[in-house]
Amino acid sequence: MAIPQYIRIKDAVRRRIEQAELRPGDRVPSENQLVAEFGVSRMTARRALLELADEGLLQRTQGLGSFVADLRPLSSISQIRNIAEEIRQRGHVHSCRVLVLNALPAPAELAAHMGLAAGELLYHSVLVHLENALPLQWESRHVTASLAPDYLQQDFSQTTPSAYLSAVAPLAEADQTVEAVLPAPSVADALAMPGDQPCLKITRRTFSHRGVVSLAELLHPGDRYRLGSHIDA
Amino acid sequence: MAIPQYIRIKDAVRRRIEQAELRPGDRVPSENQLVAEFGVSRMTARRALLELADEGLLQRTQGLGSFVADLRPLSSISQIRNIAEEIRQRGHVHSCRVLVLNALPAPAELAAHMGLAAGELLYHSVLVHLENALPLQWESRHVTASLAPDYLQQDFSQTTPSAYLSAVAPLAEADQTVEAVLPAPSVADALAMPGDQPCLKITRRTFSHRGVVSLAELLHPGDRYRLGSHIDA
DNA sequence: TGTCTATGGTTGTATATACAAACTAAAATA
DNA sequence: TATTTTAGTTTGTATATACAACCATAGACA
Repeated sequence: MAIPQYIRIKDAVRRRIEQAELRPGDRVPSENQLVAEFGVSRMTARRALLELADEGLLQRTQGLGSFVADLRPLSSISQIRNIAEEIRQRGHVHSCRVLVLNALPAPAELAAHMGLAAGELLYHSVLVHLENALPLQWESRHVTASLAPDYLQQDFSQTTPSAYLSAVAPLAEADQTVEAVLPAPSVADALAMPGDQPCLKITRRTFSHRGVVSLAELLHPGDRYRLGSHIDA
Repeated sequence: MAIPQYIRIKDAVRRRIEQAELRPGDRVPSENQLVAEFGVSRMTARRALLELADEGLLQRTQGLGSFVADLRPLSSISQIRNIAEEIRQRGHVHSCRVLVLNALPAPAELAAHMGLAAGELLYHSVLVHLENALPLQWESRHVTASLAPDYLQQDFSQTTPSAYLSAVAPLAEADQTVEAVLPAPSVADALAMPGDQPCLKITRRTFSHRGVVSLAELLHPGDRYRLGSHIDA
């Protein structure tokens, strides 16, 4: 069973919405209609509709039916920063050292964090980005191999992973967390900083339409990097 | 059927987590154990666990079990959050200690940073916000006196500065930077954390239509706080 | 005409069952 | 001893069924 049935039903309904075949306010097929259409049990059809409702695409009312919700307002203030571009915009020289580049089966914890099956093939790269020869970012990235098959063949001293990935698996969405940590000794070493000084750590997951593309851990020396954002009320 | 069974099970599991009977990383009862304990079918017990996982309280892995997730809170980077509200939304108790509350003429550097004339009157407050009696944020704030004349009369153990300010000088926009720093000894002391552990530092300027309202420095213990954001492409 | 009552359709809750997939750990094997 | 196999547990997917709760409408009734 390659693709679960409920996923197939979700995709079918989502497509009808995205192609404007079903418009906001329209009623989508009821659970029983999907049962007839897809030849599944009601619980399976139900699951598809429930998950779509959970994603905000549908609005369900007991006794009435399921309806296409109003389109989500898009409000993205922050943006994904490409470290190389950022450095060049400052008029400085960006360079990059590749420390690790290999493949491995996904360990359980990582797989869970990325929403993958444990054991699925991952590529792993560890790089250090330098601004005018001074280390600015340590980047450890795990990439879903099936979504970026040529990852290991890239020359990351020329193209950044984020640039390559956005070419082969276009960015659909991303989430990230920011925290303050102490660097592991090897990281402090790679960043040419004392081990007792803080780092800004960004953990970023990027998604294409086909799933999680990569999970990156980005560490910056606390005294060389700041994140900025602007908010309009 | 007043209260659905799956809600009862969710509440029971949630209670054990909130009362620290189950701690982050611990395994929660399996679906079959809940079946035995509550006398329900597996699908019902399963639903309870799935919804808790959906809420971020649990982490489930096929073949392994369900585990209490890391409870470190996630705050949104892209919207101004009131720390008190944030804590209450987690169902925890917010309290606040006032360390400093006074007035001073703006020093040159600060005036420049706020876009004011040097010597203009500022109010200054230093507070510590606690979540369940554990310090979560050290807040040092300089306020343009002319835009919030009653600042010194506020009882900040009841209302947060940010809530008061947004009432008297509605927020038009804001900018902020995020960095990782080591806390000054007095700050580490106020936050009940070791002085050699990193802090997440947010420097935030808020603007009303009449100009810069306040400049705030917010410091969080690195191991108790994360900032999160989501980006749609 | 206006109100009340079925009636059918829809989602919500719940059970019982079956097999697949993934992980752990113990037992069997080389 | 080291490796492979096996068994057991746990979560994932899927079906079939039953009844409850809710809604709209058509039809019965006053």
